[in-house]
Amino acid sequence: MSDTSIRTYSGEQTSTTEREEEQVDTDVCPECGGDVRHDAEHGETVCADCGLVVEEDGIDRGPEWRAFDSAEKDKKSRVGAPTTNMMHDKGLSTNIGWQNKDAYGNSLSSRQRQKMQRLRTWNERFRTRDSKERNLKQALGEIERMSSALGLPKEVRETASVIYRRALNEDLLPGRSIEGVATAAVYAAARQMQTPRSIDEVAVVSRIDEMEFKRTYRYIVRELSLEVAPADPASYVPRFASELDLSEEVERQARDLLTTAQETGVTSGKSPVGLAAAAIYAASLLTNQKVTQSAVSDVTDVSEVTIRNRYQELLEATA
DNA sequence: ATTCGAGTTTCCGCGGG
DNA sequence: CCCGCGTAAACTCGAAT
Repeated sequence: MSDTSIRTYSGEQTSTTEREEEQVDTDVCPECGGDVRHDAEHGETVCADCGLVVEEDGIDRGPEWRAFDSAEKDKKSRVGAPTTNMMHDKGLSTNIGWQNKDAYGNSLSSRQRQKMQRLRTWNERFRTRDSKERNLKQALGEIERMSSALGLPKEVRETASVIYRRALNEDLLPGRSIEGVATAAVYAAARQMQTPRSIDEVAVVSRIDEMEFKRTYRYIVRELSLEVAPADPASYVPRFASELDLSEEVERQARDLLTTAQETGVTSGKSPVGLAAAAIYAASLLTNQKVTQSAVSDVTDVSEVTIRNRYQELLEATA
């Protein structure tokens, strides 16, 4: 195996030991072949593929010094996403001509032709990888923006990054907008992390329209066969309760209503958000801290009608 | 690819504080 | 008038020939 020659693309180190070290250092994830990426934009290390590896491997986010080193690097190399994109492009996108001629126009020997073929292959690999990198960078920015707008915890952002990364690796992006997939990733991640946001809430902070968002979300879930369980209505309760300035008691009451309702099976097939909204309303009545249906409707984005229908059912289930 | 069913929303109308 | 309530028609989404 003396294909040290293919390393000529970078023109630097050619010793075998250097190469091995580089293998480790370029952060190619053994699991999915994707590369691990340190995003220093917000001072945190987002390792998309390592997120997956964590499951089997425990913690493997890479040593501190590497994150730091990368942070330094990033800080230096960019001041905004566009600049980074430019730099990436400028630095790496090179094309190797298809003609098997050397600089003088002479034909190459067959051995050299083979070598050139290898070079083209590798060059192409790096080039496309780089385009994906740029794509990812922008997407991560979007994910970050939406997550913080929605007040989602850090784990959600990481999960969303993992999802996006997977979508990218499986070539799910062509024909779909980065925004759309990023939005879908955030939504899915929020649900997986038990801190769901309703479709409407996510749609508000997204730059794409709701219809495309839903379409993309379904597509992503199907293609990546993501396991995203139906949201637990109770997980909406605390947030809604606090937005309505309701007491702990109401919150607890709402939970009770939901659990008993779930036991009697009346909740199946109903939208979790609607149930949560109804539970809040019903609980507010039971505890004599009434809020109006329209108030609940406002903060939950559930129509008053649905609240009416559900809360009756909830009360029946308790009786 | 169209149609069907369940859930949900929109719209409107009614009565009571 | 606003709040709660009910209804019918329209819409959305996922499933099934």
